Amino acid sequence: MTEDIRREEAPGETHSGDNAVTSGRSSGKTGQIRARNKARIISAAEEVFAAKGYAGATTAEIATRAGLPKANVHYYFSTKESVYRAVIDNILDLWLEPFQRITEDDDPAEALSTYIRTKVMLSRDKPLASRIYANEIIRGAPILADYLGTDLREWVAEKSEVLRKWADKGLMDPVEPAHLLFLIWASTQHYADFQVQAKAVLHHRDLTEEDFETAVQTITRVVLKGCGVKTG
Amino acid sequence: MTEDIRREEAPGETHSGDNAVTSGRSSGKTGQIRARNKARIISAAEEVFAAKGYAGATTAEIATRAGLPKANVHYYFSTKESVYRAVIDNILDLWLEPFQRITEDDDPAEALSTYIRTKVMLSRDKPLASRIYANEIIRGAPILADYLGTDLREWVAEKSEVLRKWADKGLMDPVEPAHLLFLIWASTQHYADFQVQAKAVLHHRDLTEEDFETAVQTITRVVLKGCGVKTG
DNA sequence: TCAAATTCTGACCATATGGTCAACTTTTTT
DNA sequence: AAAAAAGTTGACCATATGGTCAGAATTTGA
Repeated sequence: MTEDIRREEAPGETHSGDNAVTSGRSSGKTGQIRARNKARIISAAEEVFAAKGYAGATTAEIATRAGLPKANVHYYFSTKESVYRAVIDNILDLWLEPFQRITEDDDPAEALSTYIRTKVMLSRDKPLASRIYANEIIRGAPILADYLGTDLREWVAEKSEVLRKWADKGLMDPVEPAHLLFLIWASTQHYADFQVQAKAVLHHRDLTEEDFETAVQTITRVVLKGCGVKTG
Repeated sequence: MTEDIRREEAPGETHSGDNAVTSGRSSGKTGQIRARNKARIISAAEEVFAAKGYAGATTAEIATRAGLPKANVHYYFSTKESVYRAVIDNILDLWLEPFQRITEDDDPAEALSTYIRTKVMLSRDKPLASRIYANEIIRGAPILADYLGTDLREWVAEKSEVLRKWADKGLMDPVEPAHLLFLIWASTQHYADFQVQAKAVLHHRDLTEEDFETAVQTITRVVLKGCGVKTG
């Protein structure tokens, strides 16, 4: 947005993005009302942002889902955007953590299999997070532009180096690392983002545990065999 | 939306969804104003819906992009939703056409390679269409539920049969057909939908012809080798 | 117990938005 | 040429929405 004239922050709210659920008066006992309500608001916001997108989500609906009056939501989060940023912050931690500790000394077959499985199960367990992320990227990443150009870019550079080293050792084919990661992200997140399409095509019912397991098996076998990954 | 009390339609507008650009008075000469304006509105709407999503798109912005007053947009399309449906109708034709004429008599290596290439180049040439479709699915496919449960479901059933026959003939591994199609759709559409992420990770510049070509090569090799596709 | 701090919230506000309408202009048809 | 049809559009309307505020209620700490 244009020139951002800062307005008075909601209690516990900072511009640094540190909208952690707990802050305010020190001590374990205090701040519990705040912590509980912020958690409820964020949880409700996740549902609404995932289902309606940023523009389609209303603070009234978020409040209703949180079981609070709208003015109370604004008491904790100064703007709709600050609620959204808090939601997005929670999501990013989920995104880089898998595959984070992978090194060239790991077995590629095991590392890639585990990564794919973890990503598919994240789609199963956290479909809302995936959809919110997808919505954010599709609309041009207005909030996440910095993150993409720094944290994510560095993360991909690091993991690309690991993939290259595996190829150098003859443990897998020299496939373009970044494009391989795109393929893994896209195919695994598909089960969250395009879930309504997958269920229509498969059997008109909610995806089952077996569906997700088949997804893991299919993606894993295509990627491992497709990349000529040697099993240890 | 709830009980849909039909309102008077805009000229040339029908409930059947047939909002083709040309209609009205017969003859080549008449209706040219209508055809031109509807095309401009649809083109402008594609840009706005792709960038902002359904809820974030405004009829005022669509009108501005089309170079027309807002009331004129409503002259041709009774509601924002009818503009959206016209846009979506255009997109669906793009979606099933590739791979449409594939049969078990085709060479799987060639058929799959061509399909993947066509899909990646659709992402390159029609990213807006892909993003609008993705937005629609992610928000639960309110407009496309019927299409998913009929046309798309049947299309996948047909192509799954072809993939099974190839496997029966030993031309490829017996991979779960629908899940393989999900993998191909997800990984190829990724270059349109998550384009801002891909460019941030790759080189902070618009994706180049080489990027798309690398995408084709990577996805094709992983899929063909990963599925044990025999080349003719 | 009481003061201070925090939380709560109904009412309100300014702006945005989808859509309508009447009157005018232009185009097409008779 | 004139009537009919189509196209145009500024002004307007009703509703939706993000956000504010003052006062009350509750909680916390001294």
